[in-house]
Amino acid sequence: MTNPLILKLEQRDQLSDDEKKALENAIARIRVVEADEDIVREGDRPTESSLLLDGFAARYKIVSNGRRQISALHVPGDFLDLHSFLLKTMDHGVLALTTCRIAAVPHATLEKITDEFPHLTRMLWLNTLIDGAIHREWLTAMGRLSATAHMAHLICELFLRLKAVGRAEGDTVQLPVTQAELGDTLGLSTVHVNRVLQELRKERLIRFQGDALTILDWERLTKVGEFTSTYLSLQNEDR
Amino acid sequence: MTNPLILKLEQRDQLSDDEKKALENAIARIRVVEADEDIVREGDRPTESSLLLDGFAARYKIVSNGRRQISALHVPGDFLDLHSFLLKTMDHGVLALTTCRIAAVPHATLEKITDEFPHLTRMLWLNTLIDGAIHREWLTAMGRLSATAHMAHLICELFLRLKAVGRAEGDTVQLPVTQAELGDTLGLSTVHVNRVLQELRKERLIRFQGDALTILDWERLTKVGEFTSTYLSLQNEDR
DNA sequence: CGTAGCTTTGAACAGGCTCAAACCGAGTGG
DNA sequence: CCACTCGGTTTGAGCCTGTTCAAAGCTACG
Repeated sequence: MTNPLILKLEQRDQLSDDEKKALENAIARIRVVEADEDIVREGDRPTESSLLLDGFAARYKIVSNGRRQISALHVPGDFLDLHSFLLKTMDHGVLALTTCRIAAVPHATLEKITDEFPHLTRMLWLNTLIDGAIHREWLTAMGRLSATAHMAHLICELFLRLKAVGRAEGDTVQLPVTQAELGDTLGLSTVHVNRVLQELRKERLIRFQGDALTILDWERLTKVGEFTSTYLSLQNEDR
Repeated sequence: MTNPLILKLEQRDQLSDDEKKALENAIARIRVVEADEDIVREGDRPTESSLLLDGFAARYKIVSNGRRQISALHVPGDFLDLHSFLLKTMDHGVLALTTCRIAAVPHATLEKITDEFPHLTRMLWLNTLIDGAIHREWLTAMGRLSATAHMAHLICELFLRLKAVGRAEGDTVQLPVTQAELGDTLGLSTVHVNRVLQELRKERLIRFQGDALTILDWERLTKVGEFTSTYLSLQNEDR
């Protein structure tokens, strides 16, 4: 299967053959991390960045009373800690939500890319900028939307992101994420996540049984979640 | 006065004279924006990025019922929309909270920098990565801290960021931000912001009269806000 | 001296939380 | 093949943090 990162980047701009080759060659090794294991820990100073090839992962922080906040949910094609290339010290941990297949890209290789491939460098930079745009969107949803709207918003986003890397079958995606994990993502309690999901089901906006999430009414779901996809930068442009 | 962006970047890594000159030369013009005016609007496709030389600015989004969420507060030396260089379309507006002096850096010049100055490119990239780290921290504070802790956290952050660009006098900084704006930043109502500030004052953690914010007890304030500064990347390292 | 914008106060209300227990389904061992 | 266990989901009831609405108090400025 082709590298899902290339799939992701090519959706935003053309990549030359040399650039694609450079990306493929950047992968030093591939490893598998089991569900519920840490991929990177807060405070680590990685010498390579992890690219998620398969599976689901989450960035998270723990606060004093043991509560957890998830600041990013990752799907195949996402870099989990590309920012550690320049930030050096991890300000959060990264957790495997399912079994994950992960490609390691050495920081030394990334540095070489920035020396030799300006456009590819911009594309990697773009990748981290999209992370930032998602963070801003989450901040807005968290601060100013109701729990139900926030959940609807997250579902819209995940559906589009999964679709963009070819992980949707029609209106259905596999979303192997527990209600507790959703709660930690949205800043809600597990109990309330459950009630909110029931509401979305009752309104016939989604079906969500087991891991299978089906969008029943995209139109209304985006309306409830006040969702527009601009921030995901799904447009192909010269960058 | 020297360019506060250079001050900011030199705190994180050495810059060569050529790099500094390239940064200085990147400024095409300087303009002044009055308080409460938009610097960039959501949906805009800027051809230059705005560097804040003086004043305070905020990134914000408006949601359907007219409520506003501020996703970033900016101090001198911050790029307000460096990300528009690669994201192309603004996913949020940027507002001047006070009179702002702003340097315009054309995207064409940024592209040239990425072609010719790999290390400077990494430093600009780093700049956007720090924005992202702050977003994550805010997400955590918003989702999992009490209103009081969240406010304490924000105050700690702003104090350090202002200090880092030489805008602190001892334990005091000028923070010309209204309680309504703080509310939109923290995702709280203005009324509650007021009560939370009173609590921090009563606890003798801060003084905040007019625009002057004084830290009375840094130790306890960081404890209340569960604040550690790692995410601000204030360390000088090879990047 | 008046006004406009910001801060402060009070009181009722509500959205989401906590605690506790039941339920459910898939895998596991006897 | 059935009982058991474990992780996750669902339900109920009371509570608490932060909201809303409305009005009064400040303060800087013209």
